[in-house]
Amino acid sequence: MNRDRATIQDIAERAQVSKATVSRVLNNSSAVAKAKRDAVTKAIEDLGFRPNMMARSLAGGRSMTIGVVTQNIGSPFYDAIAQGVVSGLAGTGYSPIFVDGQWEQSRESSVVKTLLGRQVDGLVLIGGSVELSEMNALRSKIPMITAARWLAGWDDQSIHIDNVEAGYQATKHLIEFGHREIGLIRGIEDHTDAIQRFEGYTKALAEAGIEFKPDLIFQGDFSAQSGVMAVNSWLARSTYFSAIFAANDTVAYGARLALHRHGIRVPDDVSIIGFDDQAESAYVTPPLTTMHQPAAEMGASAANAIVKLIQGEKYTLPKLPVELIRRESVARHIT
Amino acid sequence: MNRDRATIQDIAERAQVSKATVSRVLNNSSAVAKAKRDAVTKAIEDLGFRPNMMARSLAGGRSMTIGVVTQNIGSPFYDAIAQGVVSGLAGTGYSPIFVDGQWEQSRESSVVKTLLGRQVDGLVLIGGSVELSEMNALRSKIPMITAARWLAGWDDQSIHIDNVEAGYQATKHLIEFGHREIGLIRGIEDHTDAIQRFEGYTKALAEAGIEFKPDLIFQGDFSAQSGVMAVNSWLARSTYFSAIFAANDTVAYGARLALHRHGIRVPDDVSIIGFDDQAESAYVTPPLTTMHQPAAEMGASAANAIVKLIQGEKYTLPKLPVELIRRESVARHIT
DNA sequence: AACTCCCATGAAACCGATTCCATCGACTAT
DNA sequence: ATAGTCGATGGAATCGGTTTCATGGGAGTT
Repeated sequence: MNRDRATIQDIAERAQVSKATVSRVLNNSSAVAKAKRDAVTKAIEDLGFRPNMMARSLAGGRSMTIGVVTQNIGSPFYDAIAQGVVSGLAGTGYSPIFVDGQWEQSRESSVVKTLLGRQVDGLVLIGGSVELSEMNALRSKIPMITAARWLAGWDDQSIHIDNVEAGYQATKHLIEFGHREIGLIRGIEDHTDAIQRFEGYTKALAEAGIEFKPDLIFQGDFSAQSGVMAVNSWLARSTYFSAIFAANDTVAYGARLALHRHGIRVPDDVSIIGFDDQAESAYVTPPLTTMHQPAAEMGASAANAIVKLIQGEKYTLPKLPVELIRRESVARHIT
Repeated sequence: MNRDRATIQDIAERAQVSKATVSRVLNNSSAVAKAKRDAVTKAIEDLGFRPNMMARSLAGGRSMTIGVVTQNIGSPFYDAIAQGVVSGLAGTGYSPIFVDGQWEQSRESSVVKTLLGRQVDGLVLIGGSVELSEMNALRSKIPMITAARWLAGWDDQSIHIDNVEAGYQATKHLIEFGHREIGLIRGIEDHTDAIQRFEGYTKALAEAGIEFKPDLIFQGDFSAQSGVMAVNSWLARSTYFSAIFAANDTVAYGARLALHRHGIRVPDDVSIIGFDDQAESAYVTPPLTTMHQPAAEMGASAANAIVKLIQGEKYTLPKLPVELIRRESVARHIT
């Protein structure tokens, strides 16, 4: 079907040089006389030659691919990071190959193995739940960078925001607007991000001298549905709250809808703050106040870092800021 | 760094057989005596051997990868299809490698070339704007399937919904609810989907004996912002409308927000119907009535088809239905 | 003019698999 | 008993590149 492609041998013959020389001009790996170089270039042009990546990888020991493990293609936040990786890799010669961990740890380990079999030169893990010990074992075998996940001892190979600080800021914003009964809808139970944001929440409360009330904590799972369940649960138990800090924007949408169902207005009666600043948040009603995560930048930085890491060059992982985006879902609490 | 992996040679030695035999048990390509087969299996187990994909591809002429070209990782509808492809490919032995066309035709052609250099065994194009002539040329070189794009003469390699019918149904739904002045926010100007949905719109209008008013057509670009611009534009020119048919859900969000800004209620004053049924649509306020596209199924079918196509087997592309999802953004028009 | 030294170049080995082909032994048919 | 088959097996070629190594010639030095 596609058995018509020119090989390096064809180029060599046409340009009257050896395969070795063709390889040299291809990789610019050693000096080649201008006349020959031009001849080779022309032959490549004429025959529309493009090197076979497989052969190249096999011989060179490099595959020029980066394995990118994401949790779920279609998850807004992780997608944004993935897109950052794509654009960060553009022009580097490396191509990403994406695999989907489907939020399952076992699946994630297995796709990583697949990737290794494909001889990827490096790995970028977005989020993920592979255990630290496994990660550490992996680290010695292949260059890797994790994004949006905090791991002990991985400071120079992990790019992430300060979730404690972000949780603190979000909560503080609500407090500054006069709220004292702030419902928190948590993310997946043992998810580091969720734990750290919760920590920021309690810290802000403590700092403001507000009593921590366990009733105001709802254990969710990052889904919109968990947002509606949270609100319904509080309402059913008559737990009073004037504001909600949602695990992410999707959860906030769910909460907002549940409030709407009960005739509770946002932000007049209850304020909501989300997390992630996903694209839709600027267009929902009311536009959602949220903590913006620089997802695309994270992805791009991860891409940049993995390439440098592979090439053994120095790199620095930028300290990425999370920013409070004030829109219209948070209002001053009327006492 | 990872120069410790076992090769087929190591297995052969350990199992006291030849490389050829190892390859045979690996691929189950020809009978091998049970004793030897067991010895090989054990050796593979012991050494944790996993075949080098690159070498395999080079020798076998197959790379076991499918190139997937998407328009933009992070676009809800295309992502859903991509995810369908991922799950459809799971367990087939083929892995997807995604590239991003960034909505640019030139970029798209170039990434396809990259993919070809990587010896992908097949191509799945999601959406896209590569010209028909180029597509036809490509078709003879490599197995390919397109998803969510209609192309003349591609009936057996293209999986898509009937956009004319979908546009017709959406409009008809509005008409049945008593609406006669229906604003249409179009997608990208020369996008086939947009053109066909528009055709469905005019068809429904004609059938109901409603006059077509050019003023009610707004040329958008599938973005939320184009939704707000449409509404603002109609309002500024005092164009009367009681319902809106948005190019997709994202556009609908924008339109809904713009209406909100003007104090116009949805669906009490104006009804809105979207397209795609993206995940958030069930949770916005009010939940959005929309045309559901079976995106994941499209992706899975495309995956299934490309594998069969590569293996030269028969396959059928299912006729996928688009379904009206009645939620709460459409109400009866009060005259 | 003689002698290094270096640089451009091609031949050949190699990367890790698959696969063609020849061989060998056992089994069946005559 | 002998020729003919057939299944299991190993040797070697092959896929399309990269890289090592040896070599020949030209420039530079004295």
